[in-house]
Amino acid sequence: MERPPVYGIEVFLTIVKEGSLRAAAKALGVGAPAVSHQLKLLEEKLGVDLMYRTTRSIELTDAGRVLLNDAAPAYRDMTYAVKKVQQAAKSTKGTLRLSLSRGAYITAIAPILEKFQAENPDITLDISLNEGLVDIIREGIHAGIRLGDLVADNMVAVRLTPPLTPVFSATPSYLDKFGRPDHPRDLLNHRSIRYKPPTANKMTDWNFTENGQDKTINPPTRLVFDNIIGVVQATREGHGIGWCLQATIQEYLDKGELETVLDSYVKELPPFYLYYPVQNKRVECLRLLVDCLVSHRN
Amino acid sequence: MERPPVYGIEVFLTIVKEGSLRAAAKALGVGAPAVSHQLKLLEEKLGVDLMYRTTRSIELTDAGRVLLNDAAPAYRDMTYAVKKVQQAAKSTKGTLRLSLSRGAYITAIAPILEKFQAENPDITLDISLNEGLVDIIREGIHAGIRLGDLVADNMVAVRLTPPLTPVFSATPSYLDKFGRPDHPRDLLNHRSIRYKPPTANKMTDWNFTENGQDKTINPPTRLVFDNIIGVVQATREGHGIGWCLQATIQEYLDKGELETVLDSYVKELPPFYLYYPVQNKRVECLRLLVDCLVSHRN
DNA sequence: TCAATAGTTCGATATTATTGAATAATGGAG
DNA sequence: CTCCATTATTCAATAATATCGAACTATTGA
Repeated sequence: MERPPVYGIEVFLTIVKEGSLRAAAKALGVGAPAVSHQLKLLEEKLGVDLMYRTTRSIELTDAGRVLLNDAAPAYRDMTYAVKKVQQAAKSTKGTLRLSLSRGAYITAIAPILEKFQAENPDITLDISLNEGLVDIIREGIHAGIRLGDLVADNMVAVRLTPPLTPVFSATPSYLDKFGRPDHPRDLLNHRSIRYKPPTANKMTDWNFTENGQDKTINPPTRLVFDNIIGVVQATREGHGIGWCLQATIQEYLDKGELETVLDSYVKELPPFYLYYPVQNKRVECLRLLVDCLVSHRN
Repeated sequence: MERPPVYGIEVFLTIVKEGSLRAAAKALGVGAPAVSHQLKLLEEKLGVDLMYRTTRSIELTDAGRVLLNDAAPAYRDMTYAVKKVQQAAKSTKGTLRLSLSRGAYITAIAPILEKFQAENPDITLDISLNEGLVDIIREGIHAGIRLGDLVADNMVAVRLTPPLTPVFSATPSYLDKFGRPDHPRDLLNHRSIRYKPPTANKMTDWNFTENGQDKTINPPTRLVFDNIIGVVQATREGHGIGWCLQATIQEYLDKGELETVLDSYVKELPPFYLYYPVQNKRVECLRLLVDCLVSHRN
């Protein structure tokens, strides 16, 4: 025999448990002939008879007793395993592993973090911060957050924010020295501090919009970071004009440490999206997080 | 869920074990679509997805990992249980429980006992000696031996001996004193030593045959035993004419201690039959015993 | 001995599983 | 970067299994 005839065993164990074939039939929700047939089938497959049966009573044969002893616990374990899986899926306890960039953390997660933790005391958020794209399946991560909804179509994408406003900024002293650009083409006379995603092998383009038309300007560059924090740091140190999300440097803008330029030419970025494999659609913890994020969005 | 969807789990575990859906299909001996379908069905029943799947690889979800951890051992145990049952049935080791009368033991078992034990060193014979009929199923006994083939039709009956010859016997001194009967009717002037089976509530009739016609004679009786040994003992003590199987008193006949009478009127008894529930037909130990008994019969 | 009950048989039917061919999607090789 | 080999999936048709209902058989207790 290759595969154990598990359905037959199921029926067999039920008969033993219920004490009679008819009772087993009722317990299984089928008719008596079905049970009778299944038992016979099992015996045929095993090559041994399992029960002495008269019309009035049933009694185990030696083989039946052996099967009962060994298969019953195994079957019970299997039932238990199934239950556990179902409960685990519906549970509001556990760890939710997320992968997101620093910008996504600041923009999307930080604002709801306290509320979420308060509402879901049994959920641990295991947040992996990194700028590049990661294979969230291979890394065992439940969900990621990234810009844009261009995700593989076996992924579910949930918009978390409105379209984002990036800013070009520099220190007032830098701008005093080199001048405040009025038009994107003015940037060609400036030093730019650029960002290159760790996964890409080229810098992110600087895109502008003028009268509904998009333009790309790549000003002279002597500083490139694969990390937005590096870009911000260098910008604050007055090394040139840097690009980042407005939220990232809001505090420095408020304090007057940094100043934005070319605001009217800035091209909006796509919003942040949370994305996760369709397979995680029914993970209750994740559903709770999505609920929280979406309700905050509105 | 009432019953665990075990077939689905079977498929799931195979996929994990084989590493891909196609490999699992080959291992299970079915096509790939079947496996795909079964997996999906299982996920539907559980209400959770178990695997992230791309066309190139599969990866377990959290739920899948839980199921694997818990169900795999249970499934292995189940496979093992089935194997054990089959091996136990085919095994030539073990205990064979028999129920038989003393006469059956002497006539049928004793002559083959040594040979059988020598040929089957791993089989223990657990012999329960009693004269009455026992419910061999309820007593957990594999087979019984009794006179005649009038057994329930869910029993298998195997003839072990030729028809048996009973004898009427007494001591020579008794016969010298009371005369040797020439015809059954002469018994009415004798003392009879009778046998009453423990299960019956009347003595066994003394039957004779004359010119192809059967007759029953019940001579005066002042001694009744529910045990053939008792009958023999009393006969040897000269209390009257006793009835028993010839084999039982062969040694006394040889020594001249006892003498038979009315030999030409004796009616043959049906042979000894071994009988057992059809359910034991495939118990290997029993098959070996039957083989040994039958080969000795010829 | 009879009535009640429990298991079985049998043919018909309903349900499930599987197939085969077409389609879609992934990841590595050139 | 594109193509190709490989893999999963879909869908409809078919095969295989399981179940049902009714008639039947056999056992047990009244």
